[in-house]
Amino acid sequence: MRSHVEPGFEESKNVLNHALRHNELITVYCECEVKYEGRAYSKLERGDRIVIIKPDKTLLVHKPTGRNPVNWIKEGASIRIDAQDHLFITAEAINPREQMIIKISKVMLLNSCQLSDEEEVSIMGSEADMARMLYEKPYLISNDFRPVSLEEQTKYGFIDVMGHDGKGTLIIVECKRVTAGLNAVQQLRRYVEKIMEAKGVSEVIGYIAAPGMTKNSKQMLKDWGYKFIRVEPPMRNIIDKSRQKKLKDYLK
Amino acid sequence: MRSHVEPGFEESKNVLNHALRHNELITVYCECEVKYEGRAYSKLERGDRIVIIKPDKTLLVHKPTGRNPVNWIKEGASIRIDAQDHLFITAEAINPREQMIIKISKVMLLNSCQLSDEEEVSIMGSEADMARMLYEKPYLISNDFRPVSLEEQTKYGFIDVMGHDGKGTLIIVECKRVTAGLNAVQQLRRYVEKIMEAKGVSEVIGYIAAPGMTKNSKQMLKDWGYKFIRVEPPMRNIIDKSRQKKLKDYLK
DNA sequence: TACTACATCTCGCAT
DNA sequence: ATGCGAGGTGTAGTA
Repeated sequence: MRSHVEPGFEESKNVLNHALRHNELITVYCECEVKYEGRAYSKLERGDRIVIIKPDKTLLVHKPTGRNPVNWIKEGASIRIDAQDHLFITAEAINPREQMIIKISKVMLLNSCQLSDEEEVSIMGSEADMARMLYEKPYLISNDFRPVSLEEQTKYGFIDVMGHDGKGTLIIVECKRVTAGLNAVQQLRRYVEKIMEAKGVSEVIGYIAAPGMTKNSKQMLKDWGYKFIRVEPPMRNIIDKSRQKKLKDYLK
Repeated sequence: MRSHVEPGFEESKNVLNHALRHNELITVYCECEVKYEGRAYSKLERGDRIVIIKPDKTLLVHKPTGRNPVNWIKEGASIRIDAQDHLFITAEAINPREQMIIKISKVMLLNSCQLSDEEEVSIMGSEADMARMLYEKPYLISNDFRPVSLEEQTKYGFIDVMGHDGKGTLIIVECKRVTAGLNAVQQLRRYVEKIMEAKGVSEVIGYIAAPGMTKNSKQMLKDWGYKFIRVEPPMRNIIDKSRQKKLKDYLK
């Protein structure tokens, strides 16, 4: 159930429609221009790109550079093919209403194939993993930190780790897996203020736990009386050069 | 300068190396598993995906669903191909140190082609466009708003629109092209406080200009004495259904 | 659905 | 290089 052609527009249209009906993953190497209207407006003049249509009707247009698609419509697009003096791929979405038109002047390669993928990626080293680590190793924050809750969605915000010290004073920890900036400090401030208000207490201790902080945010933290604890996210930089040689062993 | 093969691992390796040397854009439909170590750690068990290697040595692994790659290494990766009992694509980056290994158990399609694209996308309807609109149509904020500066990077932050009212009181406007949330209000607060401190004034008027605000952020805004002005970003929702029929005219 | 915050965010811009 | 914020952000999780 796969196809490779290098066709005229009418033939391309037929191949595309067949692949669309069969929910194949389609890639088109082509010369095209692209217009988008919806959440904004964009125009991309003629050049070589690849167009990807996924089985879930995600549509991507990729330039030959960069990680991100230059244009896209999210899953569930309704896609129409027209062959005239050019080959047109039109994608539409509702909520929000969006429209993309790809005007193809040359098809270099057209491929499609049925793909089956049941697996989901598992990731370690997220902020949640970091919060969990602090919950399990509270001494990383301070010797008398007693964590009570984890990743708690309160009315006042999503608090990474919460607990108290030996004297019962509330402690709120905001984790960042990368260098913390002004935003992180403001987030912490919001949580602390809201909790003080809600619990009717005058003192809450606030921590930023992160591998680092920017200069300004450190100043802000100091101004507002919060504290910074340097913590590396778990599983960071575990690359082991020695293992690279044993490629066969590497992937179990 | 294009190729299509459906080869064994050794042949695939040769084709890939040739394409890599010639900076072609490569797509591989394959059954594979993927391991990533670097800024985090991830593992993706065996399934069908497409692997894309761009001329700038961006590496993407896409599942059959979703807009984003499930695994990736940004431009400039050093890529190595190994053919053994499996076909391996190894990508490495430095700063930060990252490594990705794709272990391919089946190659369904392998394509490469030289692409030439000089054009960059142009977008209208950004936040900057919105700020510009408010600068040019200050009455959208209030009848006596006198804008003075636009998109100004101050020491205290990046202030979208700044000016004063008829009585000379400073006005700061924070624009959001989508529904404003808690973050937007805190941003505004930070700017207002910093400006008050810097100018030594006790009153600065703060505005959020956005198509909408979330409930909590509206409350926060009220609590802190700021104001909300409903403004749609320019070029929003200009899709004209009637034009769709005239496809040929649509793209100039 | 609305709201909130993370992300291997990416990307551009300014210092 | 670092800092900062936008993004057509996307995505997951929760009320």
